[in-house]
Amino acid sequence: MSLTHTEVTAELEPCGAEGHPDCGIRDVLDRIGDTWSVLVVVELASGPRRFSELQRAIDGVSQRMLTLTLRRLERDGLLSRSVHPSIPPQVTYTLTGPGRSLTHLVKALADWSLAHRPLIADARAAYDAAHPAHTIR
Amino acid sequence: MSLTHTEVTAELEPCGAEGHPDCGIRDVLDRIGDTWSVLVVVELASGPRRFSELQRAIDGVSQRMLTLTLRRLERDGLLSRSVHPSIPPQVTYTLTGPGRSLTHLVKALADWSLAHRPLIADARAAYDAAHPAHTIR
DNA sequence: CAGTATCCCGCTTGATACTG
DNA sequence: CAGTATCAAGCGGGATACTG
Repeated sequence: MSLTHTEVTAELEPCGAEGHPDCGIRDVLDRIGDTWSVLVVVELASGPRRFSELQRAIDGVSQRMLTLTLRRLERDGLLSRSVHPSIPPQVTYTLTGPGRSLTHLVKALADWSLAHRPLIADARAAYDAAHPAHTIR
Repeated sequence: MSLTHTEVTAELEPCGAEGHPDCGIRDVLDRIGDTWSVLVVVELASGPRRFSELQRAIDGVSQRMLTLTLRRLERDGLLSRSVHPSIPPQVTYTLTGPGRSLTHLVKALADWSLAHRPLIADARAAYDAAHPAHTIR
């Protein structure tokens, strides 16, 4: 059942060109391509979290960026925000249906990355060795 | 065989946190999360292309950004650059094995986007209606 | 606790001009 | 044709301070 040595390239419609329909790729990337969105999704994949829990779980995120990221994901309907009125206030974030479906995509991203990381590292090392002091990087 | 109404969230290891291993998600996004890389990959998915063909196919890309994008993808071993010495010069770009495997990921991105675009559009409209003149957007 | 409000910096991108 | 070089702009993101 192996497809080794056959053409396994996915059939992708051309897009981004003038006459072609928008394939939607830029759409997703505009949504999750930023620094923090995926990390929030990953964290929420294992269950609802409070604001402070997210901030502790996601290393390096600032209060400002966590707020902005959560707002954007909420606006797109990928997570829901529920306020439990109390003192101090308590706010919980939960992935919605669409948000949970995103976790599969993120899983695919992570899998691909882990599978190809060594190869890419080697390729980089080779390139950098062959092109000393080049402008790229 | 349907899994409807069950938990279909992908099991994702927490990552980005302190004690946790790097799940690699940021890695992929740093590689293809930029404005032009995926579009180049999509275009090359249907076969080798010359520099000028890519520039015509990808609407809006500048000479500078196309060069930078191609160099980065080449450095990571996702495409190969072959120069046919002639006047005028002729340079062809081709996806490598790892590069072709990327097309599957990109396909998944496009599929997810197309499937959820209407829902997300509705969610946005609803949010914007409920939060008039908010800072987000 | 869970934000909002400012200020500011750097990196990515864009525009333009030049070349083997 | 396929680049490189240079300059300028815009936006994402960080640091800090303040509040219901």
